[in-house]
Amino acid sequence: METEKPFDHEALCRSMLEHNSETISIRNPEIAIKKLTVIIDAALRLSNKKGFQAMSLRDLSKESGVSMGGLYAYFDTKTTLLGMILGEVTRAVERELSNPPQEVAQDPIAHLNWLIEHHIRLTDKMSPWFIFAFMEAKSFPLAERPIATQSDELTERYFSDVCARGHRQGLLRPGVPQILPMLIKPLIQDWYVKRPKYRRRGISLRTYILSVQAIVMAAILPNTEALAPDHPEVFYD
Amino acid sequence: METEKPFDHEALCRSMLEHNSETISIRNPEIAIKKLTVIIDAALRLSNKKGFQAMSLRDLSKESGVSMGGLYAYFDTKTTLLGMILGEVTRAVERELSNPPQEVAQDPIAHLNWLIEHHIRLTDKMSPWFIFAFMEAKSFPLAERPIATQSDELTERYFSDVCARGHRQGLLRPGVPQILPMLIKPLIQDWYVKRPKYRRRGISLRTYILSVQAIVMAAILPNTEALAPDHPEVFYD
DNA sequence: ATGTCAATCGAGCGTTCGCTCTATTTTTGC
DNA sequence: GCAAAAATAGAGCGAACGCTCGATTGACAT
Repeated sequence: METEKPFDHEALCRSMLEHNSETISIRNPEIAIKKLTVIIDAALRLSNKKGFQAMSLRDLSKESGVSMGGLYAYFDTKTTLLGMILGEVTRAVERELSNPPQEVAQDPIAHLNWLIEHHIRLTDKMSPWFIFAFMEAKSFPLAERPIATQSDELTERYFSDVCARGHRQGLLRPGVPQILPMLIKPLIQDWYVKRPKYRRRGISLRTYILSVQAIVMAAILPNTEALAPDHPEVFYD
Repeated sequence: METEKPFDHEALCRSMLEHNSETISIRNPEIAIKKLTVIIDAALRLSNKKGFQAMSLRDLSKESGVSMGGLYAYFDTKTTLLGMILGEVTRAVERELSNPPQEVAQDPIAHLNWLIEHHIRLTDKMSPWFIFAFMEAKSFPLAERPIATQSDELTERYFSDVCARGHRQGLLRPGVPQILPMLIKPLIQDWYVKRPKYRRRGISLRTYILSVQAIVMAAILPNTEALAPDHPEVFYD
């Protein structure tokens, strides 16, 4: 059984509070974190159901149990609320993926597999957040659009760097498509974007991770033996 | 140079008119098609810039040059307009991908490569439509949500069927991930979803198609020689 | 008890939304 | 050339929007 509860929701809101202290007018941090958690929780629930634009602040007020005025103690604009959530997603990616264990960091192939596994696990634990980021990044006003896309670019840089390193060390087969690092992200995203589909077909998180790793390895390794044959449940029959 | 003009925009709107004749109150088909083309063109432009929800009908009126009352001669509800566009995307996929040439249909591997190539080319020619479908399918009211997701499911069935056929004929390596057919769609989508990125890096449509085919082939074929080595521009150095 | 200030509330403001409806212009059939 | 019909325009309607702000409550130091 995979985790069902949201990932350390309160800790994320604590970080959120720290990074937005100037727009949040509540003094008492304990109160602020608790209430922020309730608000963000409701915001993710409503947004992922009907879209951020379609979620009115009256909806959010009713769903969270916080009054209109109360909401505006935590953000000065609906767009600010959007940005707060997106920013927290970016921070989570950076926190979880920028420091691989040392034994992994030395081997580009192991590093790549580690990135794939931990990125998928992170998005699984924080799936409402990532679904939100995936769906709503575009509705950010053009002026501040970079904030919305920086998480995407950060992820891709991780994959590009490790592929380039593997290539330099001669570990990759000649003829690996140049754009492969760009395509790992969409492979990973499908887990949370189309999660109901995978649940319906009884595909576990573990199976998904192994499958994505297998596909990427098949694309970059010189021989095909590297396809994890010790996990038979991943494959046909 | 790739095609820059939208793909037979008027023909798509003609089909649209035929399939929505009961909600369109204009009698003269010539007038209807011409004006519908203008309206849909403007709707795609605005939606893909700010999102469908954020596009007001006054925006659409101004951008298309058609008055408020005029717009409502072509749809009775904003949601109907959304559905008209999504329906046309589904029809295009079905029309273009359901009839492969006979020599291709007999060989599952060739068929799969044909599907990948033609799906990417179709989404390239109709990119504003597919971007729209990708971004706005979720904002369809829950009651009629199936209309929004059926294009996705149709595409996946094409890939699943041909993979299953290849597997039955023993053409695939044992150990091909069961979920591979589901992951081809996201690989294909990245071309139009993140099109500016690929343009910025000078990656051509042809290169993209060959790369996706190479990745999929590497994942399913018994040996790796099948990686198109006769297209050196696809690969690292 | 009382004064202080942080926290909370929700009615109200101005604006914009989706949509309608009548008046007007353009096209058509004879 | 002129009714009848089709096509178009845009002001107007009620509702809902993002957001504000004065009133009210609660917690705590003195």
